[in-house]
Amino acid sequence: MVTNLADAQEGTAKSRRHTGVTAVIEASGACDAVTDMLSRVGDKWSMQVVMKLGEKSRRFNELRRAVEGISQRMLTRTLRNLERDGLISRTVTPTVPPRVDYALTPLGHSLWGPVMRLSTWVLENRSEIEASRSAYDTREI
Amino acid sequence: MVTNLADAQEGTAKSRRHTGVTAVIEASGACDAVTDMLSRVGDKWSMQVVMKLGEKSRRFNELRRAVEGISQRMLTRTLRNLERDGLISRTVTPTVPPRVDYALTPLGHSLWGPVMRLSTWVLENRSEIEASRSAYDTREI
DNA sequence: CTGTATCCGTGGTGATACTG
DNA sequence: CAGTATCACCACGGATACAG
Repeated sequence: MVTNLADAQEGTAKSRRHTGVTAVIEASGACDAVTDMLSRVGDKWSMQVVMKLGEKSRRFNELRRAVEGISQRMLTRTLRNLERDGLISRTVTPTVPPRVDYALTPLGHSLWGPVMRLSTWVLENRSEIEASRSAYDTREI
Repeated sequence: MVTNLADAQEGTAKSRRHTGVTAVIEASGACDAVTDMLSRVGDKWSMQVVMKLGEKSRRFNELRRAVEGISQRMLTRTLRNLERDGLISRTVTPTVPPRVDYALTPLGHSLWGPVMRLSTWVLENRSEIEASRSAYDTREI
């Protein structure tokens, strides 16, 4: 019996509320799509994997060591999600032991620019953010 | 008795793993900070609130109606997090009934650009992403 | 009007063990 | 080597009720 739905859905499609609506590219209708991809970008490991693959194509365990801190399970899930979105490609060489190479697709590469802008913003402003957090946390001890 | 830790922590500081390390702005050390802010940006409501406040300053319920779909609880939590990060300001006018105005800070405004680049990317590429997802989901029925 | 308190389901994440 | 299976923890988000 299945007690954990999250695990049961593992192999299936990720169901982040697709609107299905292709019309209305106007700010309101597309908001779902933007929020949706923002959470892909914002999840714990996706961008770290994309960054590492941005440098060069890598194999599974190579990536596992490169990302540091990621579990095998999470690496697999992250890779599958990115693959599903068309951001990375997965190439299997059926030898023994098997060899699987992951690489950024052109779409994946094109995401790199916008993400870097955001990263740059964070780097430039993180001391201000840290300061704000400290101030917020320490007032009214 | 407290049975739900998440709720118990509600009033306290958000503990998204601060490294505390202010050194090493090099790509590796700052990765945590970037991932951290990426998840703020990627959470379900933050950017929608920032967008709405980008248009103009708003009051609590005004915002509640503007965002659409957000619960009172989530709006409060989102606003508190954004305030803690220094992205929005909260101004209380102690009348009865109380009036609270929220507005973007300069820091909040500066985030708007990078986020828009990413949003634009999503809008430009979302059909390709949708197509990739469909292809992924329908193969090997 | 602007919140807080409480309860609860769902799902994201990690640890560990196992497989081809 | 590159995964899958299983279990368990707890954070996220919604519903509802209550308060200043």
